[in-house]
Amino acid sequence: MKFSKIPTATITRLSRYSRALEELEKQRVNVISSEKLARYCEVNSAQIRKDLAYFGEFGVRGVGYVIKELLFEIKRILGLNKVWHLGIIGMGNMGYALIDHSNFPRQGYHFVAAFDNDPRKIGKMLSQGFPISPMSELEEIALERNIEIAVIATPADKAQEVANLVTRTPIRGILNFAPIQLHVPEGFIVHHIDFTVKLDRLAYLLGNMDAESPKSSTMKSPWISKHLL
Amino acid sequence: MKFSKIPTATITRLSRYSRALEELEKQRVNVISSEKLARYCEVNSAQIRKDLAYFGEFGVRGVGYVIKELLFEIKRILGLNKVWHLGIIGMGNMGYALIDHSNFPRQGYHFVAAFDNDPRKIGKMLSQGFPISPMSELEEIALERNIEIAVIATPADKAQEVANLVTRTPIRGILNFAPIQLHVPEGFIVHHIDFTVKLDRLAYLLGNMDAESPKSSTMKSPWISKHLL
DNA sequence: TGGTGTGAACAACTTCACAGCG
DNA sequence: CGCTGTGAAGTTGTTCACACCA
Repeated sequence: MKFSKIPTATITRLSRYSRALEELEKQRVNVISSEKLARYCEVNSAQIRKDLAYFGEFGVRGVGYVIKELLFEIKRILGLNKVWHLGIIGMGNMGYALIDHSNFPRQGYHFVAAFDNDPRKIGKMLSQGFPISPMSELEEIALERNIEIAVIATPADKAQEVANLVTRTPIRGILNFAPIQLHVPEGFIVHHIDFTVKLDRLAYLLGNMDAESPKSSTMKSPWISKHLL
Repeated sequence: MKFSKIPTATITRLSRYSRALEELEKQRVNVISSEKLARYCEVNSAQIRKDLAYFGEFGVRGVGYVIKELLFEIKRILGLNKVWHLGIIGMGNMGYALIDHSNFPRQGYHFVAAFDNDPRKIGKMLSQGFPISPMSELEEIALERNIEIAVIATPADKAQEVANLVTRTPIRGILNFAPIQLHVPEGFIVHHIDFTVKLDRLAYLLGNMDAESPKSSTMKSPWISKHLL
């Protein structure tokens, strides 16, 4: 293992490897080679080995990777060997969909609070065991329940205002679902999930499908078989 | 304009420029320089000029870009000068959140059908003016209403099965919200929106915040002023 | 004068190819 | 023998710097 800058893309891929490994673990597979994992994740096998090499040597030469061990290591690298406390802001359809999304708790992400400014929603008890709170209580509750990541699911025109409020709490990370570019001071980390950006790419590729090369970025290697192992 | 391969990242950024330009248009701004737009989008100004140069010369030297014109051109490039027909599959919380998401129609994306296999949901009329249909009608309705993009919002364990069905229709694009890697034959384009991948990146960055360089990938340049213009 | 458009330099990321080890 | 780990080569994407033009 050499010490060097870790590409953002590597971190993204680690997440994907982690999903794939969980899938394989469920199927009672014990060991996998970079080649097979690569085919599953549709990446280059050297890429996987390089990505892992940033953090250590987790494989067995001539054999491959022990899935249980590799999964543990990847989760440790990503910081998923702890529970993360999330607070959601904006309890519209999207807010409900996110808070109920069963995949979050499975990965160690726990919603511990929900906020909205609609008087009809405030006080409503959620199945998670806490009620919807007014925005005015954001700071207090953030401290109290140790919220680490704010998930913004408000309409676009409220999102920047909400982000400003978040920056006055100890929360340092924001996952933004509102379709607007948020601006925050240095020291905060914002990630943006914009559905229409993805749709735009899809539209672009569909519109230019036959025009040029028939390969799209998501289809570097064709899918071969459902049973890799 | 030179003819060459267009980076995927360029297409992604065009979407972001387009959002920013719409915002600026709303604020009755007529012209903007690459420098100012760059600050707004938190990218390098040369990047913007390069991105646009792949497709033509849209600026006025010494002045900048006429927002109305540039927006028109970007939308044309992305293939948004038409209405795209979407069908949603899986009408849980996420399905409802997506179909009601007001930003889609604004960008030319129209849901024209919804599918689910839950007998309690089938037949239910949606505010969009069509009912939830059973999956068995996917092919027929896809043809009839000319669905071009399928949005998959089913649980993870149903998503691959659904994707297989989609590949038997004329639909060529899939936007997948299920937290699983989908595999489709060549000729189809799948894009994946995985919330936990984004959260993982957030977790990684938050966990390593003070450790090394204080800059994160999302914060290349600090935000300076709310009034750029 | 001021800002675009662009070749050239640079930086980042990916893939190849193979040494080395279990 | 097979598969990892990794230097080196190759590819792709980004930034600089300035000619050129309204």
